[in-house]
Amino acid sequence: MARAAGVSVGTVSNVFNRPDVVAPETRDRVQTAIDELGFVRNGSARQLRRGSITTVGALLLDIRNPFFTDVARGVEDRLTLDDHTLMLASSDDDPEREAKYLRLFEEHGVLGLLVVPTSRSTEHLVALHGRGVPVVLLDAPSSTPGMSSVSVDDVAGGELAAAHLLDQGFATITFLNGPHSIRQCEARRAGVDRAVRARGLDPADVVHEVPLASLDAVGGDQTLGAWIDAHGGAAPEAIFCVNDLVAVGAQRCLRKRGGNELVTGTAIVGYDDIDVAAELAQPLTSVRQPTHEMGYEAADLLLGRAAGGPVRHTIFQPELVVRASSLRS
Amino acid sequence: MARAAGVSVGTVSNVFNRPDVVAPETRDRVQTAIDELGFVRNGSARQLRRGSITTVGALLLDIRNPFFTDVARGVEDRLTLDDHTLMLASSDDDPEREAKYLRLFEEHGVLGLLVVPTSRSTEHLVALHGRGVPVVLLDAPSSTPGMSSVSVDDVAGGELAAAHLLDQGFATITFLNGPHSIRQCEARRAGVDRAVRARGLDPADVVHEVPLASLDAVGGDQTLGAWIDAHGGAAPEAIFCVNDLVAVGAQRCLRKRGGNELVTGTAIVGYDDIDVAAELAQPLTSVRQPTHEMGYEAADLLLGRAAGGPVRHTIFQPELVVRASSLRS
DNA sequence: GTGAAAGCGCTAACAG
DNA sequence: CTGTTAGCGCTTTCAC
Repeated sequence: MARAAGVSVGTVSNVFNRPDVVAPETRDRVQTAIDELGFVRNGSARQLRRGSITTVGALLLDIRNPFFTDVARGVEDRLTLDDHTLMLASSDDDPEREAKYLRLFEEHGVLGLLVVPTSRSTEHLVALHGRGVPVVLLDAPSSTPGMSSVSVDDVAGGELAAAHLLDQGFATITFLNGPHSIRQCEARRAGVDRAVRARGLDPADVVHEVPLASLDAVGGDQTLGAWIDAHGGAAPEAIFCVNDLVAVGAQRCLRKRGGNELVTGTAIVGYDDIDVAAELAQPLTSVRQPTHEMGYEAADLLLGRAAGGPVRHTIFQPELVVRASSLRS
Repeated sequence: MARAAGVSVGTVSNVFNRPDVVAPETRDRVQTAIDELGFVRNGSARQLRRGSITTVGALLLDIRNPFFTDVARGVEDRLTLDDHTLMLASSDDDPEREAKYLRLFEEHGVLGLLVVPTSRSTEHLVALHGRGVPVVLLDAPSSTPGMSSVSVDDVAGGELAAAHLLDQGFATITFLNGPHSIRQCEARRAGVDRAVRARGLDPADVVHEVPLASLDAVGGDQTLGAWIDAHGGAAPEAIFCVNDLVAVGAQRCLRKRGGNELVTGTAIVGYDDIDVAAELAQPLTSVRQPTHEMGYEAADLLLGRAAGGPVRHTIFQPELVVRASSLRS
């Protein structure tokens, strides 16, 4: 900065960091210069010298999924309390992108990281955490000592959904699911099986799992469409979608193919209970996850850890919200 | 790093930055040490020394609005081509938060910034831009020399929506709008008025603007509810919502109060054409904005600017997508 | 092909 | 109260 403001660098630094220690008139003079020149301290140099920082990074799977943005909102709300800031990035469930962003966040010395891990490889995360960057897993339980986590019991969620459909009297469940390499997908499937077995049935007879091309509306639409084509144009009687976006896509598919009757005649259960679930053509039965609280809790754990607090694993319980889409017509 | 890997710092640096200049065996030895120690270069020091960086920052208004996340997606898709990375933050239309994040991004020396400005104060932005951080305005036209922008003709959008409702034969339009301090809100209102005048009518007679508490579903629900209460329980004949989330809230309000008949009996037009608009109970007529392209174009302009390219102002045209919600029943 | 050394801009300790 | 100064960890000449 124009040290030509008449003072030394140390004084300018003091004006920024300990204004009270500078004589009022000097402070004013410096401040004026700062304003006039639009001087902004170099964050890199600053951080290089100090080490600490107030930014928290969050790495989500998909920025367009309301589930994640709701969680992010919870994170922000907690961070704001302590005047910390949040930077988001989305990995798209691509381990390479994940690694890239983790490195980036680490290089920039974030205070800590909230991560929804891609697939299952938590190796980089463990390493990262070992290197002293506090990491809190989001939407995934942690098995690494010292690493806190916030998750939802996905097995229970899958069970809730399947039990509901079975209780409605459906004999089969078509499960539009993602790859089992994604923990949530695998766990929800396990829950489905548990519900089936609890009724003395065999999952092999009852559950027809169909792998999704992508975990969004387009994926749901296409995947269900292909299924219907492969089954002589008949739609499944009951569908469980691994998330609400997929369910929206499934409804879209049914509407395109058979109009509203087909939509109302097919039972659908989604997952996440996104904001618009209740407003859909067929109000969607869904498994609700406490998104905002998850984010809030995760941020809380992270700040706690960064301050030397305890490790904790919070597991939230999902909840079934029944609406018209799954009721026998 | 354990320079005790047997070499000097300079060599380690070379291994990272110009591997070809290091003897293969030395390189391997260093690489092994790097892997074993999980060494990560200090980004702050690195950037302090080099100046440049590959991260682009984007400051959006609301991370939970699909409009913005779709735009963000377009940004990411463009940045990925050049191997740049994106960091997001959301200002919540709070100038203070905006300023905070702008400073943060600047301090960390981002390559450039994509900003959806809050309210109208582009002052900090101009200053920032003047200081050499390329800024591209998103969803707002720029009047600052040297600053590119990507926006959509909101006046045309408002006109499209209002013209459609008037053409359907409605005599009045209830416009659930945000504060005019938000440029988009003001512009859409201007468009509405233009459509009204074009038909030889007086906006004062035709348009009833109701200010929203918040620009989301909760805001739409509450605001419309209050309006209905204030009008003896009667719903408006035709509603124009400043965005689709608000429209979803309006439908929710109508459903709560009068069931589906009330929803189907009230014309609603939204704005943004979010992904689920077609899947709602009343498929929503909406003004579509080319979100993905906007983001892509903005990122493209930014990278172009950063490389000394030209200033450009891209203005996209909105498009009306007619669905059941606005058709006379 | 590798090492030594000079800063990048800042903060914090210390002198004055 | 203010100035001086020593690094923070890295990249980058410049010798060797």
